Order: sequence, then structure tokens, then C-alpha cells
Amino acid sequence: MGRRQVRLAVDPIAEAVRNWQERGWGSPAHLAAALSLGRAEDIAGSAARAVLEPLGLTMSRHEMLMLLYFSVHGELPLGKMGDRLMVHATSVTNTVDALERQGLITRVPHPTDRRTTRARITDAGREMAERSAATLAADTFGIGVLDEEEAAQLVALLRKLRLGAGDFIESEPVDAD
Amino acid sequence: MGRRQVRLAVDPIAEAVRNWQERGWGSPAHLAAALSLGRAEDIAGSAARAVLEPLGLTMSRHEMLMLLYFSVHGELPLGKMGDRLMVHATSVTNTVDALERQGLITRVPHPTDRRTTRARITDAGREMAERSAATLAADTFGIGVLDEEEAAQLVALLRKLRLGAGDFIESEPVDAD
DNA sequence: CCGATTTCAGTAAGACTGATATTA
DNA sequence: CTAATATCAGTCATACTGAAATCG
Repeated sequence: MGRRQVRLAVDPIAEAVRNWQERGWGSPAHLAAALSLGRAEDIAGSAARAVLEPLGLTMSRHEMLMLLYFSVHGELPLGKMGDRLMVHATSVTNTVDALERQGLITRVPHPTDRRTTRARITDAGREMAERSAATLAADTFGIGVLDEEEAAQLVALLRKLRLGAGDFIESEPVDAD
Repeated sequence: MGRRQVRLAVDPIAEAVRNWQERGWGSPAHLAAALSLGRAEDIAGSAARAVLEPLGLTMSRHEMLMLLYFSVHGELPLGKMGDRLMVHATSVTNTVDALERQGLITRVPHPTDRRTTRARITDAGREMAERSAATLAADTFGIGVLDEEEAAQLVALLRKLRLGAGDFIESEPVDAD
């Protein structure tokens, strides 16, 4: 997970942009942005994984656990979770297996549709969710060098990207009251 | 690679932020930024992988190929490549194996230090590098919804993040002349 | 019979650990 | 002898495909 940490003497992205321009391969703004996204995700992701690992969680497991934690009845069909987390059905099975082995969730049969199975978060799962969330927050999700305004700018830029990629449907912004 | 594509009715990140605030778990700006980074990388990464896959390349292989393509003599020691690409030595071995199998690079012995091996890009490798680079650029690296100014803003924000994480050493900005 | 839901078996790429051979 | 370099064997988490079982 993550990548080897070696401090480089020059910014490799700036260098890639320079090379790109020298060959006349078109505007490098999007190249630099794409490369930056990859590195930034690795930075934030590595920090998150480092926090989660001693808790016995991976990113996938943590995401599923939080999804269940915030669900209305602490319980969701596996298929719904696959949609929400945007992962394959087989990956859902794997992740549910892992979390169930850890006692953080349990599989419960759907009362009416006997094809479907639901996952339900356990008390231990709730405790774990609160603990991992608090630890991640205390670590500022690995991006604490950005202040709140910069983080907000980042979110706004990336929201346009996500919207353009069809990640979700545009809707009225809901202010927390 | 990538994740299952299902258009959601609401922005899952906005929802996570709302849940976060309701529990009083502190300022959600960094949460939203971290989640956005993950999704954005997935969007750009999936687009890149979709372009590279029909060429027989993965991200790792493509990065190594471009590194060699832009190197002064088309040739680098494996260890140096590991530093530059920030991957483990064993991963370098794997990637070099794959590219060599494809005839895009060859292993050449180091003339003086017989411990080290160098990878050299072949003519076929150069053609492939130019082809994959051109195709990725034509695809705007999967982030074409952003205009050049937005891409530049993104790069600037993420540069601060990378710098803070010790990705590279700050140095004088080099304007392309 | 058709389609939805979940699971299983198997494959692949990647990151890692630990051990090993070679050589500076 | 010690450190550096590269490789190998094996493990792990993840993503995927194709097939199967169950059931509406």
C-alpha cells in the first residue's frame, strides 16, 4: 500500500511538464493535474491506511463500516452497498466476509426477499467506526497542510470533475441546518 | 481497475459531510477534500487505464516507459527508477520483467558496477511511448471537464500538499522559456 | 423462462516481507 | 566484514470474469 518514500531533488511533475512541452505534445495543464491527482491521492491514502491498519481495517472495510454506521437502521442490502461504494458484487462479498470475521458486522436474511442478504453493523462495529473516524479526523486525513479554505477550493474543483464524470446527479445544495 | 459505474441520486461526499457534522465530529473540510481526492483519482485513473489497456500497458509500466523515454540516454539503473517512481525494488523487477517480455525495454549490464543492471528503452518502446502519450493527451487525461485555468489551480493546491508531504525539495520555479 | 442477488473459483496486477546471491 | 543491488518466493488486499445457486 502506498509507495516508497524518497525525497527527490526536483519536482518530478514539473519535470514531466517540461519534457512534454519540449516535444510539443500540447498543453501540459491537464497532464500536470492528472499526475498531481495521482500523487495527492497516494499521500492522503497512505496516511489513511497508516491510521486504519493498526485498527485492523483497510480502506474498503472502513468505507463499508462507515456506510453502515450512518445508515438509518444500521443495516443495508449487499447490493445497495455495492452501488453506494461503487464496487463489484464480488468485492462486496469479500469485504463483508472480512468485516464479519472481525465481528464488526453480521449477515442477516432479508425478511421478504430471500435472494437478498443484508449486512448489519454490530456494537463492536459501531465502536470501531467511531474510533477510526476520530483517529482519521485527528490526523486531518493526511492533508493537514492545507487550511480549510484551500481544502474547500479543492473540493469545489473536484466536484466539477466528479459531476462531469457522472459520479452523481446534480441537485439543490442542501445546507446543514 | 477503477470502480463500478452507477450514477447516484445524491452526492455521497456531501452526504458524508452532513453526517459528520450531525455527530459534531469536527470541521468537515478536510474530510470532503480527502474523499474528493479519492474519487477524482479514480476518475482520472480509470480513464488512463482504459486508454493504456488496449496498448498492453498498465499505469506502472507506462510510467516506467515514459521515464526511460525522457531519460538522457534512454537508459537507467533499476535502483534509480525505483527512487524516481517511488516503488519498491521488487516492483521494479516485476515491471521491468513485463516490459522486457513485451520487447519495449531490455536489460543491459552496467559497464563498471557489476551489481547493478540498467534498463534501456528499445525502438519499439519509443514508438509505444509516443503512441500512449499521444492517446492520453488526446483524451485530456480523463479530466477534460476542467479548463486550463482550473487545472492550473488544482496543480497549485496539490503542489502545496505534495510539498508538505515531502514529495520533493522546494526549488526555484523554472519557467519554460 | 427471465432476471436479480449473491457466492464461488480462478486470474491478474500491485505492494509488501524476508531471504539470497553477487559484488563494491 | 558491511553495504548496496537485484532477484526470488510467498503473502495480502483488491478487482475482475465466468459460472453457479437461489429465488421473485
